Amino acid sequence: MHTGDWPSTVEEALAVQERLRERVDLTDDGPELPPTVTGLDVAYDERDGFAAAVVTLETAGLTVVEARTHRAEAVFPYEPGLFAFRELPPLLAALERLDREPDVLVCDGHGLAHPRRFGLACHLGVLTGWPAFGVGKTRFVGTHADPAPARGSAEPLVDAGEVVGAALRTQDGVKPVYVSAGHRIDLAHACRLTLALTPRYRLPETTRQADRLSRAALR
DNA sequence: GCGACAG
DNA sequence: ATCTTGTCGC
Repeated sequence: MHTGDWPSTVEEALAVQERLRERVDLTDDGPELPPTVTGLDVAYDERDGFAAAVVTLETAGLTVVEARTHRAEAVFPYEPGLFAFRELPPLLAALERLDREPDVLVCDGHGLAHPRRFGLACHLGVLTGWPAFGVGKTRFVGTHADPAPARGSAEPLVDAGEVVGAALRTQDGVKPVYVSAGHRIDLAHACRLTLALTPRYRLPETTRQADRLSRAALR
């Protein structure tokens, strides 16, 4: 993998982010539900090493089509707002090992729901060219009303006067997840797809599978 | 000035 | 992210 031109300071990362942000494409010409969905996640060890995992599922039955992992050392510290510079290298390496090209990437983090509107999902989408969106477990930016208790209820996530995502209830009476568009997919489709991926649990089956696999790859 | 701050 | 026991509920 190429990590030679990878930013090593906060200033450099901010500059890269600002440049790539202009390449985000928010149009959505994809189908209501893509044939497959690819989830990504990273697990860390007690030091600076981690394992990235990507898992492609058939959207209809949520069965595994393909799964790949990649182990690496961290090349960038965790910095709120610059999260992608830490996890992107191993994730891209794992993605390159897939035989089948993803239809859409489901990221463990945010897309537009980011201080500069360029979270991990946007970054991943721009670099790969594939549709991508984010499903975060906790809020990063913005405020929202509490969604109704029923699964499927949602409230807009607003930051600085603009809707950057949605707080979506994926299970009755359970804390909502934060969905935001990343690249080549709109918020409505991202929310519908997220609901298709959460028939039983709060988090998408894609991230659950990728989380499981990345932890296993760590040992 | 005082918190908040994806994973 | 990760460190961790018990506990409540289906």
